[in-house]
Amino acid sequence: MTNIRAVSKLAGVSIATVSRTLSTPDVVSDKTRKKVEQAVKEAGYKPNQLARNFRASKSFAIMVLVPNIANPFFSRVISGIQEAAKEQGYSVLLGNTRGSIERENEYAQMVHSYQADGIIQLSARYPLKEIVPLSELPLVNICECFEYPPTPKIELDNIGAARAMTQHLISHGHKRIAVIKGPAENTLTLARMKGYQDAMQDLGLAIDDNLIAEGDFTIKSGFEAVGKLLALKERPTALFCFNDEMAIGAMKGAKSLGYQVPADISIAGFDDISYAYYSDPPLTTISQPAELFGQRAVQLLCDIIQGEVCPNTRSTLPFELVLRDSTAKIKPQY
Amino acid sequence: MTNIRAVSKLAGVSIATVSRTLSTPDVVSDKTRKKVEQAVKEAGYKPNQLARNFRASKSFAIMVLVPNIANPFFSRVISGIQEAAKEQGYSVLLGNTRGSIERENEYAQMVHSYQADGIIQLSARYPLKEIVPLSELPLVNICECFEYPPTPKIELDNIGAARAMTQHLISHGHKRIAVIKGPAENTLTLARMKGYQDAMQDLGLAIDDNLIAEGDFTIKSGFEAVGKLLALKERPTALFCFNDEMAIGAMKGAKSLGYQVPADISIAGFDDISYAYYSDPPLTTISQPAELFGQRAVQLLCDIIQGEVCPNTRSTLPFELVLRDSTAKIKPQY
DNA sequence: TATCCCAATGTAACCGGTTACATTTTGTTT
DNA sequence: AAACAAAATGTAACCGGTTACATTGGGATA
Repeated sequence: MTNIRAVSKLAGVSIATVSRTLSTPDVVSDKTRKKVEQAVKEAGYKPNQLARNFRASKSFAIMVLVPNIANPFFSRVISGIQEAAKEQGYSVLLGNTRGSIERENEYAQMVHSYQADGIIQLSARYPLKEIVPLSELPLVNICECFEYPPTPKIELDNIGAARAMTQHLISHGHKRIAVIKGPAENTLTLARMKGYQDAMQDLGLAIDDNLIAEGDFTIKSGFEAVGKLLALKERPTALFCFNDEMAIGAMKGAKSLGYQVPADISIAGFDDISYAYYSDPPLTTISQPAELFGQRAVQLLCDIIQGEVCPNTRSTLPFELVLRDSTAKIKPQY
Repeated sequence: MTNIRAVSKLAGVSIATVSRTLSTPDVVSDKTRKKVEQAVKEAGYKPNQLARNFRASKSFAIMVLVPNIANPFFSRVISGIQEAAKEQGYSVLLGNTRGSIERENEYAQMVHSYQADGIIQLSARYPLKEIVPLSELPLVNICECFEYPPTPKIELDNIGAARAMTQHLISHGHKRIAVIKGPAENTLTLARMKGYQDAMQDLGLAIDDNLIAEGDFTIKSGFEAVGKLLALKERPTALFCFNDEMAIGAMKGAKSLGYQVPADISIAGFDDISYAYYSDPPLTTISQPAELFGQRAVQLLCDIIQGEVCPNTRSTLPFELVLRDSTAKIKPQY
């Protein structure tokens, strides 16, 4: 095992000089630098990052808490996180929590044992049992955010996006617009419901509670929910699902019940996952800048780790309404 | 910052005793153990893992090299890895390589700077420029495997699976069975082609090179390839795609050209991703034990890290043929 | 040539644990 | 009570870097 002492011996200098050559080469004379570099090469020396990190009391790692990496939207966010982290010299530790509070807590604790320098939480829950100050738990909350305790967060304009989608459907003549939302208390559900309600009320349309179904963001729940909605006496002519998975499930459900999309019912999603474009018909949806979420989160987290005070920063990223073939003008009633 | 010395002072014992209480409690007397535990609680002491790891020259982290985390099959594998790693006291470092040799190399180097104890490679490429012995680069190669240098690997029975799928199609009367394979030199492509060819030859069917199209495992490539196949004078009656994404793309392509699935053409995939069940029609495919891949890989890697000699182990995991509605008996020709 | 200054380099403490070895305490046997 | 073994605990070195501070060396200036 070649360590810094071996290199220093080989180069005929002190270990301090070797260290300086590697971390602050400009304070070393040209002659010495060359000697050291030669010795480093000769010895095949790679600094022990474990020792460096230990000395610096930093792990240079970011813990990413994600409910489910299999979710295609989350994987894009993580991809963005990794890319940005690499640029900043950080590595990415995976914390696939599968929604478990215990797992979240365990992974978050790793900051306290110096295994991670900070956390990016993709879920609307503070991941520790006790609330500790930001300086003790550098944390950035993105995508799906909690309000208390106040924490730097990056969100989509969910209200605006849901309003835009609802307006799109209304503009195509739809009045009975159903919704498959997420779990009732979910923050995404609440924001998107508000956008839906705002749009409906703005345009003087009544909100029929029978048209609001609850899903859990899985394909299956969309499949099941659409069945109930289409069994209503007064059927909806449009359906806004709060994510693409549920929309894909709903589309399949509607088709299997003999309805045509969009002729009989328009269906819209949210997220613009890659399957949205390839569904049959291609899904109208809201596109989110997933990779950008990751990049911004890393930037913000690095600031916090460096001790910059940005408590309770909240930024909002823009959405894009992606119109495809799963939504259309309402069928004229004869 | 409470360290072990603070705790030892509080408990009125030496730091060695504190250390022993935490790592080998059985060699400490009951009375002392209680004193120390009390002090630990009182001080809110959490051992500094950075220091432990440094002392042990181990990071207790596994680097996972994956070409693309957004791939739903890979995310299931990673999920399995994480679960097993957690049990063994390892954390998971993400190495999303996006197919770049440089990135693979960079991430793999982290083993040499002690930032990871070993690597799980999900891609068929040795990730370092120079070949080093297993003891210097504990590596397990899974799912998509390379032959040289010899390395412990865990694979699916790709040949058998492709043979089974081909036999399934043949048994339904298909003779002109097209394939959308992956990139030509890809090891999965080669193995699955072999299974396809074996089955065809076993049953005395000719292999028409015109029916072999090349894709790159993306939805888009499946969409494009199916167009060419259906433009042939002698059209295939069945199509075996080497993954589900391409099958989903092909299905969309076939439908958009006016063909019905499976009435006009049977389409099969490989992997059984969650969208396979919800495609229209549901996709016949091969199911792989993705999480099991991850678990086995972690187990094997831990053995290697612990210095157990298992060079060139090769294990094969079983597949399952999942029959759904995208494949059917050949349409009788009038 | 003596003096001073600054750049270059060296020495050694330090980070927070683990553990080999030394020492003390406890318990057992005669 | 003495002698001894075994168990419990303490002391201090060590892991491999970084960095404060000390020292050296060379050039500029008087």
